[in-house]
Amino acid sequence: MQKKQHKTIRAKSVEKILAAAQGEFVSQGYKGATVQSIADQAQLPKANVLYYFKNKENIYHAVLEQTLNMWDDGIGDIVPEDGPKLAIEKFVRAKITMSFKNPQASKIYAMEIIQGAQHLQDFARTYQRQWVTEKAKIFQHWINNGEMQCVDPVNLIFLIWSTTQHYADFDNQILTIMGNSHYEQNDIEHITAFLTDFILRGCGLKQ
Amino acid sequence: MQKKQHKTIRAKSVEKILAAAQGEFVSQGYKGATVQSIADQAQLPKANVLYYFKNKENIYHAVLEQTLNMWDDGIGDIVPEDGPKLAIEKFVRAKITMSFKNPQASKIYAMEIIQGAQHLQDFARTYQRQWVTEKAKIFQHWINNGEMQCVDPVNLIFLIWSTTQHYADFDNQILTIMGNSHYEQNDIEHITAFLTDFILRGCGLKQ
DNA sequence: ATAAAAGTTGACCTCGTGGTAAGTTTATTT
DNA sequence: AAATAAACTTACCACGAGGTCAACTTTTAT
Repeated sequence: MQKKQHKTIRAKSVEKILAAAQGEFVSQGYKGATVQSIADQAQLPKANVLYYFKNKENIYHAVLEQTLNMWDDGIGDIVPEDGPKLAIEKFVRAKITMSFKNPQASKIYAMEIIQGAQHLQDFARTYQRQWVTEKAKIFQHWINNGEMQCVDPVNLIFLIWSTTQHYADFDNQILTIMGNSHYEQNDIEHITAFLTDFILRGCGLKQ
Repeated sequence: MQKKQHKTIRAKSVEKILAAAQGEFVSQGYKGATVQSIADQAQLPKANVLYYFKNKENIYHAVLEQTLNMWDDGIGDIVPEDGPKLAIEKFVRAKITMSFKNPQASKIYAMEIIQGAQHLQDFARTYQRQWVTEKAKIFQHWINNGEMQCVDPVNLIFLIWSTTQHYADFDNQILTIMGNSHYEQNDIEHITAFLTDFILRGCGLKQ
């Protein structure tokens, strides 16, 4: 109770709106999402939503920003000291955890990229580019030292991204095929084991 | 000239509309796509588009159906006779080829799944489920025979799907990071080699 | 206690878009 | 050549959704 009072009304409303907006944008797409529906899910009148965010685009931007921040925070870093095996294990685990913890964020991001990243700022793109080239260098170093198989580092990163995000983005398809309605803790552990195992072996770091 | 005259006017118009619609639905989403814009890109008046397809949803359904058919046709089959190595090679190659040949189709399908497969018929989902369990059995057979590493077949299929489709769905991101505006033949071959190599090694079928 | 700031809301306006109606032109059949 | 069907087109309508506004209430600072 006390804790909540510390939050300003603004912060609480904004939080509710963003949570509602995230779901709405995922299921309906940018244009398909309506401010009214976001308002309903947030249990606020439409005009109130528009009081906190001037317009629909601002809501979407806020959701995107939130998503990108989460991506940054949750991503386990790849550092030379860890060596290839530990680094890859950590990274894969971090990505999978994020995928299962907040699939919506992954979906928002995926849709944005698929549609051509129309709303994504330039800085977000160049930032990623730098991140990839930086980490690729570390992998290349390990390869040169003979610490891991000679696999293209950039494509390795893409492979890890795609395989880990897949379970969030395509959860619908996967759950249908697995015959479940949602992921159990079991599934998550099994998938994590499968992916780390497979990727390590692909990098020549196992058996 | 003669060839074109064989096609009825209807067939030609429908083709133009579907091609235009595919691009429009990818870049704008279902709700964001406008019949007017589809008509413009197809170089037809809006009313003419609605003459061939009763309404927008029908256009989308037609695009989806076309996409699913392509998915079916292009998919290299996995048969026991090939053995694990050849089968996986063939399958990966087939999927990559499709991804680079028609990325739009992959994107449409991806967005549909991400958004919850609201427009996808039940039969399409159960069909996939059957396909996966059937092919998983073949993999399991090879594993039991000691022809390949013990990796979970279903997740292996997911991994192949995700890695191959990734290059189509996220081409925007990937090209930005690679610093190109589009894929060259070189890139495609390099990616194909990387993926087949990595996946085969992951399955214990190399070195 | 009082003023200012922040929050809340129903009513309203405008514009874009899906879809229709009704008619004209072009192709096909007999 | 006439008649029938297919293809095409213009003008229009209805409606949903984004966004504004002004009145009102609550909260916060002095």
